Amino acid sequence: MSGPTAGTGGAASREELAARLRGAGQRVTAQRLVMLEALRPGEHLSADEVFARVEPQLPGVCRSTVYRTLELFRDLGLVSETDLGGGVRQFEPIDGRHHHLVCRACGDQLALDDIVIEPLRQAIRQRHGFVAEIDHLAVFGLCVYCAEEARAVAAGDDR
Amino acid sequence: MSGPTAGTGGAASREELAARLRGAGQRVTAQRLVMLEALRPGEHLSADEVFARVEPQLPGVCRSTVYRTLELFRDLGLVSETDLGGGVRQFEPIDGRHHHLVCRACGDQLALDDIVIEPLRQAIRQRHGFVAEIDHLAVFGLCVYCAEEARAVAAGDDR
DNA sequence: GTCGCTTCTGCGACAATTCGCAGGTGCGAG
DNA sequence: CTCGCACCTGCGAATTGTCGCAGAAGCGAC
Repeated sequence: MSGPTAGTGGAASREELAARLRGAGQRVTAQRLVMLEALRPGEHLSADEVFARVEPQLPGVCRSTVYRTLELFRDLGLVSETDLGGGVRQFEPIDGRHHHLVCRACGDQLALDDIVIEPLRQAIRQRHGFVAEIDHLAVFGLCVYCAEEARAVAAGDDR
Repeated sequence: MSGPTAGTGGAASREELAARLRGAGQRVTAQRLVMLEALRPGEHLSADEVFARVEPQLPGVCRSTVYRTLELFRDLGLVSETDLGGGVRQFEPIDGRHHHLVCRACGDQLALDDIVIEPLRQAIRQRHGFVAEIDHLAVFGLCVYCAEEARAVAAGDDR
């Protein structure tokens, strides 16, 4: 994928990021601009994958910087950080909010629409005045099939 | 606390755990019994703290075992695993469900009652048949004060 | 009580993430 | 344009968490 990265093709432009950083009293650096462009909506990337992707353009960049910048972006609300349970955290630019249901038994993943989360956000807001940033939630549990199986086992039907 | 650990004093007794393990086709071992007793309701412990606590009673126990057993307990629904954002996961026996609101700006933590979460659990159940195990959720965001401050800054009131 | 199968555990290696520090650099002040 | 401070970055080391394997141990069968 070495095609022309061509122009301003992206949801978040360099200038938007620069403005965002300035507004937060942060500095605009090459590392941050490159890292922002390495992230594309709809892709879940591990910190290591981000590292691999930006390294060619940032000779000598180290993992610490990747982690720190990702953390910064997250605090700025630009990317979401999610633990899907595989020992590696996933990062993704926030485009549209979406969530996951992860089955603890079979590992299957289902998509969960943000509509289901919105009421929770509002309830928290009303009760505590707390502004919840739930952009990419992973809910663990049992899927329909595994839940039924577990129920059968619990009932003593051990086969 | 080297006092008499005296008898059956605890929410989960050894026998309950033994039965639970057997029911799930798991084996009852000394490590598991000791680890269960090391966890006390209301305390958030890191894996390392659990390790330190059980080591005196289990000479030669290693970290892998602690992690594996904690994972097992979690899958059995005995303990909850939560990332409070400090780079270390916290474990706690599930006594009553409770949750946390963690402010990204000032680090303050508020308690969140399970009543607020229950509707979400039901919505997920109805929509997807998925049984969500939300026992100890950490919701990140901005507390009342920091949210107001952020609003002021965003409005250009940069002081 | 003994045997044997299967599951657990300890161990060591490895991968993922965080931390402290010294030097480099953005950016506002003058 | 230059100066200087504070923030960023790269580096290396320390932590935290995961994995595969060989031996130990639990538990049901006999």
